[in-house]
Amino acid sequence: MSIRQSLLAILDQGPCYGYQLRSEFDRRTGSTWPLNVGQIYNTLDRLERDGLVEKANTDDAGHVYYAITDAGRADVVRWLGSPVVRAGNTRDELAIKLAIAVTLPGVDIADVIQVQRAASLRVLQDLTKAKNAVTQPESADDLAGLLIIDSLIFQAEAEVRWLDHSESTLARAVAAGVAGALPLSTETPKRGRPVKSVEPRPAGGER
Amino acid sequence: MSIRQSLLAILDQGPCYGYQLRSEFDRRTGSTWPLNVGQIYNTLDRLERDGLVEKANTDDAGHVYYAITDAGRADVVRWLGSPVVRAGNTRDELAIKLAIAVTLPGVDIADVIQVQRAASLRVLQDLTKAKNAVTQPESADDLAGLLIIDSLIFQAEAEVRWLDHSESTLARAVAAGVAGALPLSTETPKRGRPVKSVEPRPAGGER
DNA sequence: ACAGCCATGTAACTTGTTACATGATTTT
DNA sequence: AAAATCATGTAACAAGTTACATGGCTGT
Repeated sequence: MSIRQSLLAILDQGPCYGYQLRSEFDRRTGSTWPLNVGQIYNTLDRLERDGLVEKANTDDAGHVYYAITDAGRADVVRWLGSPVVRAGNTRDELAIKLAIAVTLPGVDIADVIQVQRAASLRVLQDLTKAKNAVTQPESADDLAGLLIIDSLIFQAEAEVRWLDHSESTLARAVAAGVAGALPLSTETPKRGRPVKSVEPRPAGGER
Repeated sequence: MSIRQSLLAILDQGPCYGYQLRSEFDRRTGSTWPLNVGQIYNTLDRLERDGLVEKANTDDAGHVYYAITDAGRADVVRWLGSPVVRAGNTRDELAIKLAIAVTLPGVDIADVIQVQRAASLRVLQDLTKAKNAVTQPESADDLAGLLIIDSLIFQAEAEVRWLDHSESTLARAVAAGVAGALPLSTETPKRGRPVKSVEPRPAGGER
């Protein structure tokens, strides 16, 4: 959703053609996640389909310009005015992986964590290096690039911290005798309406 | 990719039928991101298509069991043995949004940040409440649920910290006279091979 | 001439997501 | 009988990703 919204927001500044949109996007995001050109045209088609942009003129050079519509402008305002919600919506791949891994028999969780930690740390170091290489921001796109690097750094730091925290949590759990493996639920759930349980577990609650 | 891999990993413990896989997944992830049932069957079809699982027996109750294949087992091992890389791969929606917003004219960045900050803080508080409501973990799935909540908390904290950091970075930039808006690149890039530039900007580098 | 970028576009694909149809079973 | 859950499955779609075809332009 972010690419779509980003392109729309850029188009809010004035009509653009596809290739131009890519360079504008790359420039504004510090070329951290370069965009495949083909994707621009797909996205433009879909934006047009949804009535958020429309084909404008084609100039002598053959550039096909797209212009934002009123509905598109409204969408940009809504986007900028409402927060991004991640928890609750976006599934966190790493969290899921570790959570699943904990419930798996024959998996060395400590090892999984260490491998991840090493990788995250390496990423963090690369990011720090990249940040140090950045000169004082002179323009808004320099600033944007800096923001993105910072974001990745903050996230990577949190990741490492969480991994450390998880490691000790797990060590404590093992010491407390909580098993590291969870077998498949043996009792097949009965069909039909289940007996009203005292335990307030929301759904699928057999254990 | 995480759902697919998670289901495969669960199937590594033994054959399961679709509905069962959902409850297993939900149980192991603390029901944080409940899974739509239909998705299970889609995913199973695709896993079967890729040769990672195969249809096993169907029991008297009509449960259609799927079993993991050797290729599937290898895939699980590979998954658990290799780290998840986020930065570089996954695009961060919030970071992109803010980076784009900084380069947009007529956008009150401080306001965007504040709206986001309030929302993130609310999420953080809800998560903290949820964590406090968790009793001492007794089983591996309790532990997994705790890990996930912790992960979300660490991330949300990092998000708030980054927002604060960005706010002051931007304030400093404004004080230093770096404009808050970035117009569309006026000079249309010439077609054909560009002049060999001294500046080592990787791509699309006009400004 | 050729290399290499600028530029548009299409097709095929991935995972994820939801709405819906269908029916069995069991409790109220 | 009604309601709710268990259970399987299909169809359509969204957003993102990539490979490819095509051609124009320009500097070497």
